[in-house]
Amino acid sequence: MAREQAGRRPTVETISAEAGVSVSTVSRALRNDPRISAERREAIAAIAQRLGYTPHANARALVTRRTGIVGFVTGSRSNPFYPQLLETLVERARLRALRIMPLHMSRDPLSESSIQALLQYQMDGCIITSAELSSRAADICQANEVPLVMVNRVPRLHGCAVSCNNFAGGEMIGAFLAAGGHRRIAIVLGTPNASTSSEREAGASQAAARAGLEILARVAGHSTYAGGFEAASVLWSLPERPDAIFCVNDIMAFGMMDGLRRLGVRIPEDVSVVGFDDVDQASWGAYDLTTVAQPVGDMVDRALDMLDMRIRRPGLAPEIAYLGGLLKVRSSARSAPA
Amino acid sequence: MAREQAGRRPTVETISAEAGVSVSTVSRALRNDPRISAERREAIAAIAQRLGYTPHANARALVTRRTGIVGFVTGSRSNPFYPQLLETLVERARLRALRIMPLHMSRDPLSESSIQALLQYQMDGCIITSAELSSRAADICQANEVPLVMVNRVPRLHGCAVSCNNFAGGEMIGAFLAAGGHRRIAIVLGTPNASTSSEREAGASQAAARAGLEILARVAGHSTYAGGFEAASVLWSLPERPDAIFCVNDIMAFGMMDGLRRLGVRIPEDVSVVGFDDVDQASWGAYDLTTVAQPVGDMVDRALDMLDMRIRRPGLAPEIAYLGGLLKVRSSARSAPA
DNA sequence: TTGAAAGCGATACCAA
DNA sequence: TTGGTATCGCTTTCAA
Repeated sequence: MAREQAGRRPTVETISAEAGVSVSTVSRALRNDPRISAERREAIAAIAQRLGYTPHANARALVTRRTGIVGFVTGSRSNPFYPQLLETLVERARLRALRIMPLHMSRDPLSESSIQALLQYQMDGCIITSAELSSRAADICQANEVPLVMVNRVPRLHGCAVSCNNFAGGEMIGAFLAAGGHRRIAIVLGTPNASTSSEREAGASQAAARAGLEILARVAGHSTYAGGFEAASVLWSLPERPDAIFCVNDIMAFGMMDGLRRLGVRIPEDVSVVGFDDVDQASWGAYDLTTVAQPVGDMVDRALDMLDMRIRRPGLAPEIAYLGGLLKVRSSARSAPA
Repeated sequence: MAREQAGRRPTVETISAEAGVSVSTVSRALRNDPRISAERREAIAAIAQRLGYTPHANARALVTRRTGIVGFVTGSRSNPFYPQLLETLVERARLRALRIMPLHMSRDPLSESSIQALLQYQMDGCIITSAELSSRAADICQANEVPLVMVNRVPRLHGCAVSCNNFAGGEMIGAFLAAGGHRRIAIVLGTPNASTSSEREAGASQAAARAGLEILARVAGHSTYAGGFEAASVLWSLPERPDAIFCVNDIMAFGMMDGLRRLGVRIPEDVSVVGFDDVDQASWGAYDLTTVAQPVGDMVDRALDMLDMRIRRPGLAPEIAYLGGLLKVRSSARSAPA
């Protein structure tokens, strides 16, 4: 029975009283249940509109067991790729009536409270895109049957994943550098054990090998600006200097370019530098970085597709998608003469 | 009565059955209600632990009318200040058992569905930090009595706000440039009507005036990289060229520097460039930008304080806090000889 | 200190 | 097509 609650938001009950129908009917009408006659539905919609009614997601979630919330675990914004991914995700999710809740956004270890939130808020699914943090969160998801999609990360055992075709992207880079007449290619690796890093490196190495080139050196860059910056000194003090440097992601390439210039090295005259990701800064004048653009929009849509399907049909077999990247030729690397 | 639900997460009822006490007791024990005896509480905690119990936030929210969710409205990541703010916010909020839900993260107009989400999910509060979007969201919050704090934005009528002391920061910049012997200062403005932009500009102008200088020119930069880049040509084709350029935020300063260099202008030999924000890229080698660092961590904490208090005590009077910024002297501008 | 029971706001089953 | 009612998981009076 409806106790009149002053100053509270209207509920289905408020509407049902107003319309002189049951709450079931109101609920159905509001969700466009075909069983409700058109005129009644319109009448109810009008009342809802007039009252400024908005359904309470919590109450609904309690019975439907669907919250419409998707958790998101990511690395720090110090790699601009992550904010770009998040921004795209929030926007694309909205179009599917899904909301993103960032659980973690830093290099710190995943805190227990972040994990708890995933369960407490009964999130419908989770998207993970940080190499370091994935295992822990993945375990929790699996144990609690929360659909999970990894982005830019190969699932450990089984699970869903969407990723740029890193190997193919690496190959593009390798082939591009070889075609540009480079003979001494060095590679700066990212986060240790990250699949993105090793796949891109493998692709580039293979393409180089195909052109009869061996990789001159492989050094660590830790997927940070500082790592790339420091790698510059390391590579430039090698007995044989590289004529091309492939940083497996853009953020390291920026550090590399700044590090090299600090040493007086000219880019691309003395050495070509290429990256991977095509974040915003790659097209900035200071870098104008040749790189491989990840198809972020498509990746996000694909990830949401996978998630959506598994939210609807739990237990669906895991699936992995590789989406092709696009080589962006800019001025940080010498190209083959046209 | 507890119907045995296979494969479902344990609830207070599961625990109550296991412990042989009522659900009320379980609920109280789990929340450390002092009325429950220590031994009983421990026993219940142990069972909860063993069962892997986690409270359902939705169910709890339904009765307590508190969700622990704070909405966040922000501009696009193309200004790196926003991701930095978000990252800090997520982390600091976690420490207070609050979760952040991004409602909007782009330059697009605020969509109706984003607004709806604020109400549907019964968010406890909202933090807004985009100049363009604030009015709309602020109205909704006010109408629905959702506590709101604006960050880096002066509230229109009344409302809470936390902001860097933009005027003082602008003054630091103006004084610094004057002390460095600059005589012809130009200012690149950001988003039209944004308080941050006009306050910083006013501060710098005033400090310049105090040093007997008039601002040479004021041009639009739209708070984007491209805007800064284009402003470079505008300023450099002025009959009298500036010897210092203050971009009211870093993102425009990056565009400015790249634009100037494109024109063959040397920084800081030909012209000094300074910014405001101290985003990550400001310390990158390519820019090494002199700027004012916003105290992001403190700002976020302060904003959460304000929100927290108003969630607890609705109707608390609005409050505004200005936090001091810190001048970061780097090499993009000539300094006064020591 | 503990328990029984009434909600919170919505959905969904079962009848009519 | 519609209504009555149980239910989702938890908190919170009100009694004991």
